[in-house]
Amino acid sequence: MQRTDFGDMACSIARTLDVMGEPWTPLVIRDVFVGMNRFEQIQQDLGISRKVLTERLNHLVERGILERRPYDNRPRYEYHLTDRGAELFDVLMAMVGWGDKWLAGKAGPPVLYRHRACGEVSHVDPRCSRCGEPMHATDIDVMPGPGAAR
Amino acid sequence: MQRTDFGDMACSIARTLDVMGEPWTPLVIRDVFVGMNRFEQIQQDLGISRKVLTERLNHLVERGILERRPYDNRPRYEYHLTDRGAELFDVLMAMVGWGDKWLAGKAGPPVLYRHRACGEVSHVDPRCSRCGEPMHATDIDVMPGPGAAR
DNA sequence: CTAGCGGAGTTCCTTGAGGGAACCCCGACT
DNA sequence: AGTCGGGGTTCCCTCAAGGAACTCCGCTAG
Repeated sequence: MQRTDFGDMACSIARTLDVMGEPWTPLVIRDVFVGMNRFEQIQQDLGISRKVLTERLNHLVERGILERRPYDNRPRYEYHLTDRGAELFDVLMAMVGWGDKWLAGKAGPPVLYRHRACGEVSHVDPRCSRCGEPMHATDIDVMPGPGAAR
Repeated sequence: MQRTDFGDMACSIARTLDVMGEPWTPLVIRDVFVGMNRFEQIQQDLGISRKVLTERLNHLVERGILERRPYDNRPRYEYHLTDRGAELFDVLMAMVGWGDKWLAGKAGPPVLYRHRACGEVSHVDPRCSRCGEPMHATDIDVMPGPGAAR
């Protein structure tokens, strides 16, 4: 398919896609996050082809999103999120927020997320890191930054 | 390639991916957001194949993310974000946050985002919609919701 | 000791999506 | 009448996703 490489673009969206933008990858990260750490579990849960799963897991390990740990003295491995991997989950939570709002229908959200700090079922609310007010597309101006392209 | 359909899964991440998970789609949305509303502009900016761009634009219009507007009495069209499309940008901002933090390197972020409400260059901070405290992967418990699978 | 099992891949074949270039349509200008 | 330019459509080629079969290798049961 000779897919275009997004990693070289001067855009953090493109670069992030280079890490987690391939089909299945976000779902693999979700599975690992909810405690499905082994190859067979993930493969059966998603119904993904074993070949593609191997590829995705290796890619994520290479990029430092997942860590591969032996869990037996047999050659058995578990995959766990690294710190940067866990932070990627912020992106998935944003997807959950949008999907719950626009695609869940009247059945309601398929999965609930409880915020441990306050104990409430909740969702993420993107806020400005400076002033703490809501920060959405319509509240934003875009400007070139220091790492902008040549 | 007979890609698996994510839209039917009982998971808001998968459903959101069904809308914006294909290659190029997030970058198309970004381009439209920053004011590149026409086919030729987007095609040249991204270097995407015209065929794929047509497909992606149609898909996004069908899903109600983009709106196709004539802008001349010639057959010319512009694409604009709908409300639900603009809200999808929350997901892209989460990608920007992660990419800026982990992939920008010492050159710094390629693009800056200014929060119009406070005037500061900033980034999004995911917070709990209930208590307002930070909400990350490590602060969350996952539970089945009303729309869970069969 | 051999047979079988189960986790974790690897190999191989088929199908179809992405890349890329060429082509088409159509209203407007010259 | 000819050309331009936006917005696609068509065609061919390559390579990635699906899916099934196969491999490897330590453990365990007979």
